[in-house]
Amino acid sequence: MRKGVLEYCILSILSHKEAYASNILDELKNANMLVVEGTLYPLLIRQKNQGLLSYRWEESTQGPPRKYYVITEKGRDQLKEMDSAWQEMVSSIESLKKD
Amino acid sequence: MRKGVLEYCILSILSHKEAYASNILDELKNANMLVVEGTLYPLLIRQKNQGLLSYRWEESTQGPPRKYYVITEKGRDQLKEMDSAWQEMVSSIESLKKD
DNA sequence: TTTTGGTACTTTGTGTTGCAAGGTATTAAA
DNA sequence: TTTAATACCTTGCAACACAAAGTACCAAAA
Repeated sequence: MRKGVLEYCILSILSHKEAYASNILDELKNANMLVVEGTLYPLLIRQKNQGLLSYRWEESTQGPPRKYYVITEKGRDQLKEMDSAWQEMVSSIESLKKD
Repeated sequence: MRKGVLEYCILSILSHKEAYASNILDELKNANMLVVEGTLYPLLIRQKNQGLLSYRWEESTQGPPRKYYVITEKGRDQLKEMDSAWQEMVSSIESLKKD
């Protein structure tokens, strides 16, 4: 059911702050949108390849270095479009339920 | 973006009235959820195979007979679950946007 | 009677998405 | 030096949405 909404969630999360994969997984979990690693990593790579995200490496005191993802200007534009698309879809469903 | 929501839309539409493919396409179009035949027909067949829908043939004065789809009890149960799932997802997105 | 056009249903092939499962690499502690 | 924790990545699969093409029915026009 949530298919196609994950991209939107990732951009929303990263519009607030930079984060690495585990951060993002936690945020999604808190929002009741459970996702697994095997879903998230390819998705981040895809969005990076589309120019929506960039990243930087950061050392960690508790293990291997972390890849912090950062939303780009293009990503913010896309997010705005997705905000509209999402609102439209919510309205569409409402209108269907109303009949 | 709307991927995975179509099943929900179909069940919602058919919970109000029986309909054949063109009716459903029109309703989706009115709700701004444009879908094409190649998407709808396999979807209806899938839902019928899952026992969520049944259908009956009805003669038409204006062409070939029409396959009127009808939601089943199982379909109504599924619809209830999808109502909850949908509301949850809307809340999830809201909570993500709020931070 | 044959052809044409409109309506309706179906199938095939393609790209994308989400996931399970397994793999690689770094670090620190046992 | 082995183990455990953390972090990132890849592979193979099934489901989904779509474009495109195909099949079938019917009625009216040629």
